[in-house]
Amino acid sequence: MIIDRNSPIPQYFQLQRWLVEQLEQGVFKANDKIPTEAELVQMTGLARATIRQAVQNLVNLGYLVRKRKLGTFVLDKAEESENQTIVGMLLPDIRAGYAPELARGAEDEASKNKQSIILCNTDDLFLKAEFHADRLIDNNVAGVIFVPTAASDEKNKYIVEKFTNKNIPVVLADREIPGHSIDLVTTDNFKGAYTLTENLIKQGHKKIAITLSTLFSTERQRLEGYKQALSDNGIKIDSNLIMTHDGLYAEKYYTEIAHKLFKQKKKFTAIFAGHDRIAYLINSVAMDLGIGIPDDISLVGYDDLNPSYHNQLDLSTMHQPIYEMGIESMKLINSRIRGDKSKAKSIVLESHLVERSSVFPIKGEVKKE
Amino acid sequence: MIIDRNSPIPQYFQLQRWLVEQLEQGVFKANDKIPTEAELVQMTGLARATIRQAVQNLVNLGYLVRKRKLGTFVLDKAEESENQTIVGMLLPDIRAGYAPELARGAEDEASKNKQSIILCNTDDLFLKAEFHADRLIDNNVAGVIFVPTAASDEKNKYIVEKFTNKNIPVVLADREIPGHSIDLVTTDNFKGAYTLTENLIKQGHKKIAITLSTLFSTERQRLEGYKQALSDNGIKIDSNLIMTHDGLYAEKYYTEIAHKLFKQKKKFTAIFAGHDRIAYLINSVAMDLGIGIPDDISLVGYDDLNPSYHNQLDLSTMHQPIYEMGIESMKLINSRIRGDKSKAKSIVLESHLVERSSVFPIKGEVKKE
DNA sequence: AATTGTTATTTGTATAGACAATTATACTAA
DNA sequence: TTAGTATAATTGTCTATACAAATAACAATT
Repeated sequence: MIIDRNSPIPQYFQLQRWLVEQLEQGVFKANDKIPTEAELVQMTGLARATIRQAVQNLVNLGYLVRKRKLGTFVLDKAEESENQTIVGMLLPDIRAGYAPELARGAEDEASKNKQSIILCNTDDLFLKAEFHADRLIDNNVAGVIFVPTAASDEKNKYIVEKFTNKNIPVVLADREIPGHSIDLVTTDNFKGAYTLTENLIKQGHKKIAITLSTLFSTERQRLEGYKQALSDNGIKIDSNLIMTHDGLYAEKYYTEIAHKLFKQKKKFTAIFAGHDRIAYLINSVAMDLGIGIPDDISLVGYDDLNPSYHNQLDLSTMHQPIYEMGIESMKLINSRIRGDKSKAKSIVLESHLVERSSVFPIKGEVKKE
Repeated sequence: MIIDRNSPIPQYFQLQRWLVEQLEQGVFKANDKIPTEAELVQMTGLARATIRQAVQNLVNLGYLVRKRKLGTFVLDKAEESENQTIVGMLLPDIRAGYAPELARGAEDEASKNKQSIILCNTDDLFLKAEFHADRLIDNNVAGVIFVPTAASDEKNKYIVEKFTNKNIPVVLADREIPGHSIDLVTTDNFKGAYTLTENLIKQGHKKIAITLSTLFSTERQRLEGYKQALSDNGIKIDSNLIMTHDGLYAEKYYTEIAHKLFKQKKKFTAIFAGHDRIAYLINSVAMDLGIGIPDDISLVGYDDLNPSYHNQLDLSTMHQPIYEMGIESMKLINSRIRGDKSKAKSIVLESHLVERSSVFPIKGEVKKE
C-alpha cells in the first residue's frame, strides 16, 4: 500500500516520498507522464486535493511539470541541474604565480559544460578561506576547487569539511593536505625537484643552494626531492645551503635570503629557487650585486611561469602543466558533482624540465648519460 | 475591495498581488505579523483554502514565514537579497595584461559586501562574450562588469542590451563603446598618451614611432593623444612612424611590426608601444637584433604591469590604476544594483607617468619646464 | 522556584465536490 | 487543403467544513 493512514506522517508527504522514490528508481523516467490526478486518487484512496498538494510540492521542487490537459510529467533533473551549476574556486591570489593560468584552465573546462566559476582570493590565509567558504555555501555551489592555504593541515581540513558536511564535493589543486585523503590534482614535486637537481649535478654542480618556504606541501616535497638527488649522487647535504623560511612569499624575505646567500658565494655554484618568482627575485638581487647569471652562479626555478614576459633571464625551470591542472580539477569535481562516490583520487600530472640558459655547465665535470 | 470576483484573474492571485503590494508599500513591514488566515477570510470573503494558497505562494517566494500558533510574518527581503548577490565579470583573459589586477580589485570590493564574482574569459571575441552573457543571465547575476570585446560597437552594445533588457545593470571597465552612454570606469587615455609623448619630446625626441591596435577605444585614444602632443609641439606627424594594426594582440604581429620598425631605425629615436606587453616584446626583438634600449632607441609602454617581474627592462610607462578600476567598477555596479537610476556616469581615474630608465634623454635637446 | 498541566490560538492536514480553463484530437465546413 | 468547431481529458481554481498539531500563555501543583 502506498499510504499508511495510521502513520503520523502526513499523507500528502507519504505520497510525495513515494513519488520521489518512483522517480529515483526510474519507474517514471524523464519526460514520462505520471498517473493523472484521478488515477492517483484511485490508487491511493486520498482526496484529489491531497494528491495535488503532494504533486504541487514536487513541481515546486523541480521534479515535475504539469501541463494542462496533458498530464504531469517528469523533468529531466540532469538536464536542468547538472548544467548551470556554479563551482567555487579558492586560490591564493588571482594576480600571482600560477593562479591566472589555473583559473583559466578551470574556466575553459567549465564553459564547455555551461558551468560558471566563482573566484575567491584567499591570500593563503585561513580566515579569508573560511569567509569565502561560507559565501560559496550560501551561493549553493555544486563543488569547490581549493588550493589549500598556508595554515595548518587541520585548518585546511576544517575548510574542506565545511563543504563536505553539506555534501559539496571538494577537489584540492596543486597542494595536498597530508594525512587526509581528499581528491587531488597535482604534479609530482618530489620527482620534479629530483630531476631538476640531478640535472644540475650532471652539469657539474655539487654545491647547490636551495631556498623555499616550508609552509606548502609542494615546496616541502621539492626539498625532499633535492635532498634525495644529492644523496643518490653521493653528495653530502650541507644545511648551510638550505635556506627555508616558514612565511608566505614576500619579496622582502627572499631579498634578504638572496643577500645572505650571495655573501657566502664561494660555497656554492648553483641555486635552486623554490619557484620561479623566487628565481626572478634572486636574479634581480644578483644583478644589483653585479653577480652574473649564469656566468657566476647558475639558477633554476620551478613552475615555468609566462616565460615570454621576462625572457631576459631565460630561466631553466621545471615546467608544470598548470593550465591542464585547472582542466583536470574541473573534470574531477564534475565527476563528483555527477555523483561519483568512489574513493578519493590523486591525479598526478607530468612535469618536464625546460633547459634554458640560466645554468652554466661546469667544464670537465659534465657527466654523460 | 481587495478581491474582484468578476475578474478573470484567479482570486488567490489577486490576494497574492494585494499582499505583495502591502509589503512593498510598507503597510506590513519586516518582521510584522500579517493578518491571520481567519482575519483574511473576513476581510476578503474568500475560503480559507484560497487564502492559504495565496499565502503559501508568498512563503515559497520568500516573502513570508509561517509560524505555528504565532501567525505569518514578513521576511526582511533586503537582508536576504541585497547581499549575497553575484556579479558577473566579462574580461578578455584572466591570464593576460591587466585582467588579474582588475579582477582582484573587483573581488576585494565584492568581498566587503559579501558578494561573489563569476569570472568569464571572452578572449575579446563577440561570440564568447555572448555565450557567457547568456550563462550569467541564467545564473541571475545582479550586475555585470564588462570589458568590451574587439568586435564592433554595435555588437558590444548588443551584449550590453542582453543584460539591460533583463534589468541587469552593466558597467564598462577600461574600454568604452563610443556613441553609447553606458556607465564606465576608465582612465584618460588621451591625456595619458599626451603626457607620455610630451615627456619624450621634452627629453629631446622628435621622431617617435608608435605601434598599437585600432580595435580598442583605449588604444585609439592613445593614438590621438600622441598626435596632439606632436602637433602642439610643432612636430609633423609622420605616417611612416605610425604602425597600427586592426587585429587582436598577438606576439606574431608585433614581432613583425618590430622588425619592420627596426629596419628603418635611423628614422626615429623612440618608440611608443601601445601597451606594456607590446613594449616588452619590442624589447626582446631589439635584444635579438643587438639593438640597445635605451642606448640605441628609447621605449615607453602603457599600463605599468607588474614591474617587479621583468625589471630587467625597467620600462618607462604610464601607470594605470587598474586595481582601483576594479574597485570603482564594483562600487558603481553596486550603486546600480541598489537601485540608483541616475543617468550614466563616467568615472575617469588618474594615470601618472612612471619614469624609469628605458628612455634616453638626447643631449642638448632636453627642454626645461 | 520549578515543574507540570490546561487552554486558546493559529497554522497544518484532509475531504468531497463543483465548475473553469486549456488544449490535443477529431470532426466539420468552406 | 485549410480553417474553424466541438469534445473530451486534464489540470486549475474555489468552497465549506473538520479535525490535528504545535505552542505561547497562563494556571495549578509540587
